Amino acid sequence: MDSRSPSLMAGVPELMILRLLAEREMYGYELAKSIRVLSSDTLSLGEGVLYPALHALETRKLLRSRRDRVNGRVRVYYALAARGRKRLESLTAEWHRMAGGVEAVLGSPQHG
Amino acid sequence: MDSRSPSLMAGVPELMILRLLAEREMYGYELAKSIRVLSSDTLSLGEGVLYPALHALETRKLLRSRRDRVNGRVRVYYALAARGRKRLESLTAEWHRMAGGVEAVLGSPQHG
DNA sequence: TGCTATGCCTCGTGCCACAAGGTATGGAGG
DNA sequence: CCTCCATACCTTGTGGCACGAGGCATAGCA
Repeated sequence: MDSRSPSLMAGVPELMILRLLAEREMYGYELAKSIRVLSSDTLSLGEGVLYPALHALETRKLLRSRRDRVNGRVRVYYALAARGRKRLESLTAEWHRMAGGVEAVLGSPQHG
Repeated sequence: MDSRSPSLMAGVPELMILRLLAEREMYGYELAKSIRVLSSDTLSLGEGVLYPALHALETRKLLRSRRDRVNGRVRVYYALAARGRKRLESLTAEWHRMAGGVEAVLGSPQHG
């Protein structure tokens, strides 16, 4: 019933990925789990969001990737490139700006 | 250079509109201005976002509209319907949840 | 022999922000 | 009178992007 949700998630996957990779190299599955854990299950990136995002980020040269085989399973490790670090800074700033604006409107007159 | 911005604005226009109309009846142009002022120019809804959003919200019965003529100019005043108020509550909750999750990830280990 | 967890991937759908463009009135200044 | 700006509404097209559903393969456990 009125499940129409505008998602509110636009740009968030990119921001979360860049932020985590700023700490250390990680692979896709690991990223997805980390985001769930760190956000206390508030955020959850489906694989249909995560992998295309990673590929796009690499195409745009914000990430570099490296394939590795662990216990017979293939993992693709991603690391932040220089451009990715800059992008993280500007995206983070933009996020705080925007979130601040939203909070300002949400908590304005409060009751006429 | 790399102007590719994932917008981060998804769902925000709907939330802002519902929030302002919870205070009082307003017309489109007035809504756009109020959002700019309240957010200290951080948020700005273009008309290409605002008007389609208002029409969609009315179609979904979250808003009611009323036409009025003031100083020879036509204004369309919008008011929050009951469903709109409920929607505002759930969207606001969802916003806080999501924003909290993002902040949690942004400010996690901080340096390994 | 399943089942679950791990680990990667793609395709299709549809929402929605955004820019650009269009119409019209009223008032102020040259 | 004509121009410019603010007010006030609108639509159309484009493209980004989240999301669900689906598919493939290996390892380990019951």
